[in-house]
Amino acid sequence: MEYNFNEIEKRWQQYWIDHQTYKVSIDPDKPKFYVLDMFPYPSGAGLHVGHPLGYIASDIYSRYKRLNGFNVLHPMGYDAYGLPAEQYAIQTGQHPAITTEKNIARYREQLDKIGFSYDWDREVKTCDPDYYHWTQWAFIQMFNHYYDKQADKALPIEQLLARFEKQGTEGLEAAETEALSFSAAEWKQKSEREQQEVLLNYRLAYLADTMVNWCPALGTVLANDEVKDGFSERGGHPVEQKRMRQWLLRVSAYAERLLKGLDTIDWSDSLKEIQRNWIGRSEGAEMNFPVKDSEVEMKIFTTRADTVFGVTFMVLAPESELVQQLTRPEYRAEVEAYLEKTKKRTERERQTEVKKMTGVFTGAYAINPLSKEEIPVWVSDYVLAGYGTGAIMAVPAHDSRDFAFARTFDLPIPQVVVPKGEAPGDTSTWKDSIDSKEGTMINSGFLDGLSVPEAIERTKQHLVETGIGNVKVNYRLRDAIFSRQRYWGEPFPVYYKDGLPHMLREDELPLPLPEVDKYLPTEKGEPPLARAKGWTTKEGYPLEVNTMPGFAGSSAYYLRYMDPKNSKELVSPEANNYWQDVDLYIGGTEHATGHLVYSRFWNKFLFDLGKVCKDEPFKKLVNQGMIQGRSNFVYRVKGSNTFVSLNLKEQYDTMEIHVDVNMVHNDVLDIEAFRAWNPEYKDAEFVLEDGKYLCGWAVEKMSKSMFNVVNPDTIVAQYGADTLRLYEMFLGPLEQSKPWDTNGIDGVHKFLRKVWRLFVDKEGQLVVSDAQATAEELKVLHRTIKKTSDDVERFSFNTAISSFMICVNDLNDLKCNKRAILEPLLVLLAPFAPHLCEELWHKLGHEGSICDAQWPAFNADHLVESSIQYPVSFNGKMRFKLELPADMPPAEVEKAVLADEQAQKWIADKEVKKVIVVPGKIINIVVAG
RNA sequence: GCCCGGAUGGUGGAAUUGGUAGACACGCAGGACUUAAAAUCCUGUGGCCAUUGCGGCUGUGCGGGUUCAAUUCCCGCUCCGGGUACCA
Repeated sequence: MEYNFNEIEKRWQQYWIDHQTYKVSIDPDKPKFYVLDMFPYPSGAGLHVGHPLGYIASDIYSRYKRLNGFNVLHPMGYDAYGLPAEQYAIQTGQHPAITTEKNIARYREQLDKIGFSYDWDREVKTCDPDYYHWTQWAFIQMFNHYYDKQADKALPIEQLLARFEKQGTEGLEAAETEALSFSAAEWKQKSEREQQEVLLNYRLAYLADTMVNWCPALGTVLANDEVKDGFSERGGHPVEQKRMRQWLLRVSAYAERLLKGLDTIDWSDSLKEIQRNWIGRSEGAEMNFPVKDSEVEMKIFTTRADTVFGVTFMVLAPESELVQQLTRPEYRAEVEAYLEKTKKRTERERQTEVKKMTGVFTGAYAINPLSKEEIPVWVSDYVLAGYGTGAIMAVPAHDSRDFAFARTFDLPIPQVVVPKGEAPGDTSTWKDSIDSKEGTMINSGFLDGLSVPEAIERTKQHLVETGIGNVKVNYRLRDAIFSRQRYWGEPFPVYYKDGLPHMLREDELPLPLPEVDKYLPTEKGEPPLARAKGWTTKEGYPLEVNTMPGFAGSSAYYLRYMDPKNSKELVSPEANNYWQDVDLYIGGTEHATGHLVYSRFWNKFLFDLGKVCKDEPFKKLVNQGMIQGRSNFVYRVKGSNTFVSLNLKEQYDTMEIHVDVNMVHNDVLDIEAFRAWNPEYKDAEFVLEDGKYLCGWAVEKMSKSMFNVVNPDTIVAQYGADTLRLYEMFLGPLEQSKPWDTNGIDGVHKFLRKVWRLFVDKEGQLVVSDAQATAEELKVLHRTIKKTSDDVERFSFNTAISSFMICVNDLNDLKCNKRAILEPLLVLLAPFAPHLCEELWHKLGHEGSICDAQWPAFNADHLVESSIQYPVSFNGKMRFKLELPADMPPAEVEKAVLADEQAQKWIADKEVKKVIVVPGKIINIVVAG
């Protein structure tokens, strides 16, 4: 009987459902292990073959851990809110909930066919009120907390209120939008409204007027990580800067902890590096520059305080408040014109015109606090309002932007750092600024002669002592804009009273998403929720009309899986204390600066509240590589309906046409399928080579338009789920990106058939014997146990599969069909090919699932060799092999090898300079002459 | 521009701490079985030279270096992929 994967897979998938094989619950007698996949957004296109790559890897690891005695939590769910369903709703009027449910059903169907060990009782959907209840709840908590830098954690806003009552801002160190200073008396004199405005300056979820990334085509704002090169990541629409009142999350309060936490978690270096860059910590100094004939001081941030003697001008960001204060009347018109002009420039233009410097002089002069020189103050959009203080000191000789600006407006460029081993140069001949990270200070007063690091320290010291400035750490990480002007998202648990935001009570949650007549903004330009009838509290106060962004629902889903049905809290302390954190998280790098920052922030906040027991949510994270598409081409002779095979195309004038890869096998075109594909090709003629039509190929993005999308269902129907699982893993290292290439899938399928035939003969009879295993057979088995255990531990699934193949080939050669060998082998293979192994496991007479078997123990005794085939090298080149006893001491080995006649041939009349013997490894003979 | 990662046969890839380069698989070529095909099995397969046998030379993107020994370590470069970008 042949290996009938269709029947086998159907049978065991049903068995697993019937026996609740993958249901898990808290079991204090077993160690826990939590394996998590990044949950998918259920798109209308369904899963393609790239999606399950990570799921298969995590599934193998989950099953492996279970076989090793762990209680494994391995859940799955859906990131169900998102733009595509809403865009579809706008076009068709179909409620996004319906679209989403349909897509989820399709995803589920596809996932089920692959044989995953998910506990579906724990499924979460972010659009489910029982789920977003806790998203809304967390938002309320953030609104009700502020970040205290002394305690280095979030504290209740009541504590801040009490403090203001008692001592105002005196001694307060808190994360804030802007630095405020008032006494207790001043606080008490403030009106309720004023007090609330002040509190928004501290709340971790707060309303503020900010410059946002406005995408007119989508009709909404976007977070920084949702914008790529001035275009929206979804849809590729242009994005512009706009000032709007929005909800924000004070992620920046956690910048330092987010950075430090990276050192405690097992993530890839590249991913950590991306996060470090995104957080962008830079240590520097804040310095105050007095302004001539003015009370105003310009505060600037610099990481290179040592170059202060090289400053020849100051630059303000156009949005800086100082622009109005400093601009001299006679320059006002010019400055206004410039501000007007820059406002019109989109983010996109600012980025593409990097080289072109624009700016305007304000007429004001600042005074260099160290050199006492007067220096002109300019305005230019190359300075960003959002970073540092929105004002800079320009050091044109050593900063390329400042240099370009100085050249454009003909400002002086004095050199203050001389690189090691060079003489001071003539800056008027320079094409660009010169690097100044290393070198010696010149033209810098009391800093002259010092090295750069010394000068930085000395200047900082000087600033602090004289009160001119202070040492300061800046972060690039911005607060996350949390409002979206969309329908299909979580409603905010917020209402407005006299224009001030208030939170719903916790017992009023969840606040369900209302129905609307259209999924479009109102005529007044308000978000879709403004269309909802009765969108007010019981008392009649209007509810917030914005909704939350995509990352809201994905920021704590891993916690909800621990206790998905709890209606009283996000996760019970019992469940959280047992499951703790995610031991292994598998997903793509594309979430490096979005989800993986926000969920770490969210988790740290909940940790501060004592709601979760771990500061970092994801202990180990493995990035799976992207699966690219592999397109196939046919070559049409221009102006005809004739197609020529790949290697003949040079003889004709042809054009390349994409063909659906699903009708190409091993680059050979299925001509009948091609003719049926499109009426245009019905009567196509073919010029073949060797009787076949060979297609060309290229690696491209996997997309419908390239006809290179391969669905897992197709592969499952053709080869079975076990083959798909094996092949996805066999393709190469998990972390590496690679094109999906079905060439080669026959190899793993053949392997599974070979496994089948070790157990079952042609008549379908079990041929397993109870005879005792030989030493040789045991060696094969234990070599495989060792190799596959090591490989699974380090996520090297492709090499694990190779070693299975070697093992099965060896057992075939040995004609081994002994239970003592085959049964442990089956357990090893079960995480990879669960259906086949379950079938054979039961054929062997077992009652329960192979999932509850025990991973075979490795016994090194079986691998001990009495002799070793030493490779013998001459000057590092391997020449022949020599079998010697394994325990022969190196001196004996040397003697033996020199006495060998093959060695003599190679030595001939040359002089033996040295013999290196690495016991058990290699012999190298160094000869000269 | 800056920061990461990568480059090995016709193809995907292996070589875990510097120790036999090319495991395993695809493809290809030849053969066995078969009326035939499919399936299965066997043999060969980096390149060049020699193939009468032994073999020999060369080879991990390029150029140097360290070492008895380098795909692996160091220096310089080329190309490819990813991240990021007026972040002071």
